[in-house]
Amino acid sequence: MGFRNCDDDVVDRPSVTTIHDVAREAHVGESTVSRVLRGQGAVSEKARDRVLSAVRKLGYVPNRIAGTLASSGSRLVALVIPSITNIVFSDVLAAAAPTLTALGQQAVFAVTDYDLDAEERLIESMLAWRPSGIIVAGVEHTPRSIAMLRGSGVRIAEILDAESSGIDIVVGFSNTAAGRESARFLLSRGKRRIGYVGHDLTRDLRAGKRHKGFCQALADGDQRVVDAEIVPALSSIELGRDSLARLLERTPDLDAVYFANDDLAIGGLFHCMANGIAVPDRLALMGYNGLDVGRLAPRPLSTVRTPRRRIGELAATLVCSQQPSQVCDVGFELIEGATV
Amino acid sequence: MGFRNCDDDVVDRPSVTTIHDVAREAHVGESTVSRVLRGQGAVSEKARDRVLSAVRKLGYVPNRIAGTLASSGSRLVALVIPSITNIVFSDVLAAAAPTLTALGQQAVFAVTDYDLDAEERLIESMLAWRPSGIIVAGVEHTPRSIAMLRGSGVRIAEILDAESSGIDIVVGFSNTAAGRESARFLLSRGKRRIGYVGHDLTRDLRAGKRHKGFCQALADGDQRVVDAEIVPALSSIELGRDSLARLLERTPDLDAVYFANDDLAIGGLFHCMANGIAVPDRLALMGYNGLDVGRLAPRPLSTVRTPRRRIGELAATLVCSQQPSQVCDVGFELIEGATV
DNA sequence: CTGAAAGCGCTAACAA
DNA sequence: TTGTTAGCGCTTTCAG
Repeated sequence: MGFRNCDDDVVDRPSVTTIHDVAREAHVGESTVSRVLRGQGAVSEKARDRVLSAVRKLGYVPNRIAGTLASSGSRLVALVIPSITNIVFSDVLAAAAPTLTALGQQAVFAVTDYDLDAEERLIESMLAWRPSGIIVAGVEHTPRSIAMLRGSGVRIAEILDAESSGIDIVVGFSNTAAGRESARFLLSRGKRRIGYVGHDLTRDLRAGKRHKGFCQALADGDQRVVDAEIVPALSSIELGRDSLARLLERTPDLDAVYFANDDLAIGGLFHCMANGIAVPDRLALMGYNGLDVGRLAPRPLSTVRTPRRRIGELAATLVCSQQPSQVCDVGFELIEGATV
Repeated sequence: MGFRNCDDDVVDRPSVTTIHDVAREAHVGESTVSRVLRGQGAVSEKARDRVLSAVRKLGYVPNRIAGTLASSGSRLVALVIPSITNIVFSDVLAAAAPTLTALGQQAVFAVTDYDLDAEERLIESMLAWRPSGIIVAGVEHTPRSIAMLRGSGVRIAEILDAESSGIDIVVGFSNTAAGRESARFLLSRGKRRIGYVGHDLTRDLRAGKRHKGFCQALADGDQRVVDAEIVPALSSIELGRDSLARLLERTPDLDAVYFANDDLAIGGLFHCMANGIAVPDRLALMGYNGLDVGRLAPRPLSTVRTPRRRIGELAATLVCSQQPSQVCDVGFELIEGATV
C-alpha cells in the first residue's frame, strides 16, 4: 500500500521521484507540471521556469508507463522479424528505427527465428504493450496471429513480400518474380546445367517462393534444376561454401548454380576462388540480396538487389500514418555482376 | 472521461476488452481473473476454467502497460547501441534477445549512431519506460547519462569494453590490449613498414583504443605507423578497399596494414586480390573482430576474434540477476589466419 | 478460495 | 492561467 497520497512528509520513502514531488517543489499543481513537460496548454513563464528547475533539481524522469495508461498512446512500434543477424532484417531495422524516432515513436523488436508459432507468441506479447503499430515480416502467419492482429485495432505492416494483399499495409516485392528473373538471366546466358543451393525452405518462406519462381521459369524454358543441395540450417557463408563443394562432387558438370541468398553465394564464390574453379566460364554463380560484400568482391556477384532500407522506412512511415490500407510493391533490381 | 465503471451496459463503447469484461463473462471477480492469468494464488479448478474460456471467447490480451504500472515491474530490458548494421552489435543483440526472453524479459533497443549526446537522449527516453535493466555499449558516456543511469535504480551493464570499472556491471575485454597484441603479432612476423586504415576514431571510441594500443606496442618495438589513411565515415568493405588503394598509392613500400576492423580489412583483401597484390608476401593484412567472411575467405584473414555472443548473453543474464556489481573480462583471441 | 477496494503515476476534462 | 478530480487497466492487500 502506498502512503504517498496520505502523507507527504513520511520520512522513509525511498521511491522514485514523481510528478507529485516536482509539483510540490515548484509550488504548482500536478497538471501544470504535466503541461510544461508536454509543451501543451498555456502556462505562465514563471510557472514554467519553476517547474523546469524543479525537474532539474530532482532529476525527474517522467514515467511513460503511467503516461501511456492515462492517455492511451504508447508511441511504441513493434517489429517482429525472423532473425537479426541476417543483414536483410538488420537493414530493415536500421532504416526503420531512425524513421520511427523522427516520428516520435520508439522501436521495440522481437525475433521469431523463422518459426510461425514463436511469431504468434511474440505478436501476442507485443500487443500486450498496446503499440501504435506493428511491423511484421512476410504475409504468412498462423490463423490466430492474423486474428489477433486484425482485432488489435493497431496499424499493421507486413514487409518483404508483396505478392498478395495483407491485413493492412504491405510493403515489399514479389519473391517469386525475383526467382523467375534470376532463372531467365541464367538461361539468357546459355546456362543449361543448373544447380541450386539453399537452406531450409519450409522456414524461410520467401526463399521458398524464389525457388518456386526459379523452377517455374526454368520449366518455361524446358529446363529444370539438375541437382540441388538443400541443408535445413541457418544460411551462412560457410554453409554456401560447403554445400557447393558437395553439389559439385555429386554433379561436376553443372554450368551454373543459383543460391538462395548472397551469404550462400559468397561462400560458393569463395569455394571457387580457393579451388581454382573459373567463374563464370566454368561455373556461373547467382545470388540474391545485393549485399555489399558481393558487390565489392574481386569478382562482383551476380544477384538481385532488394530495397531493404526503403522497405524499412516506408513501413515505418505508413504504419504511423492515416493512409488507407495498401500494397506497396517497391520492386527489385537484377544486378548482372560478373559471376554469370 | 470513461463510463466503464459507471454503467456496464452502455451501448456505444467500442473499447478494447479488459479484465473487467472477462470477469463479468466468467462470473468471477477481477482479481480472480488476474490470479489465473498470472498463475499465482490459489484458484479453484472451476473458476480457472471459466476464466480461461472467457479469455478465449473474448480474445482478451492483457494490457501490460496497466499491469506494469500496478506492479512496478516492466520486464523490459533496454539496449542502447551505436549501430545495428555493424555485425558486432547485431551479434550482441542476437545473443541477448533470446537470453532475455528466456528470463521473461522483453528487449527494447535504440541506436545512437556513435553519438554520445544522442545516447544521452536515448537513455533518458528508455528510462522513462522504467525498464528492469539497461545494456549500453562502452564505458564512456556524458556526465548526465551517468547521473541518470546511477540515479535510475535499475541494473546497468556496459559492454564491449572492460578496461575500467563502470557504473554497475561491465562485460567486455580490453580494446587497448587487442590493438597491442595485433602490433606484436605483426612485429613478430618481421613486418616493419606498417600502415593503418581506419574510420572515425573520435566516434568509435573502442577503435580508438585499439589504435592507441597498437601504436604503443609498435613504439615498444621502436617502430611506428609509417602512414595512415583515416576517413571519418562509417566503416564498410568499400571504405576499406578504397582506403587501402589510396594508402598504397601514397606509400607503396608498406609491408603490412592494420585495419580498424574486419569490414575494412576484407575490403583491403579484396583490393589486393583484384589487383594481384600478393598477400601476405608482398603485403600483410590484419583485421579485428573475427567475422565469418574473413574466416572463410579464400585466404583466411588474420584478425582478433571477440566473443560477442558471449558478451550479449552474459550482459543479459547479469542485468537480470542479483549478482554484485562486477567487471567481467571475457578476453579475445588472436587468429593467425593467412594474411600476415 | 474469492471479491471489494485502494492505489500505481499520469493525463484530461472541468471548474475556478 | 491554474488546481481539482476522476479515471486509464491492472495488481495487491485485506476481509470474508
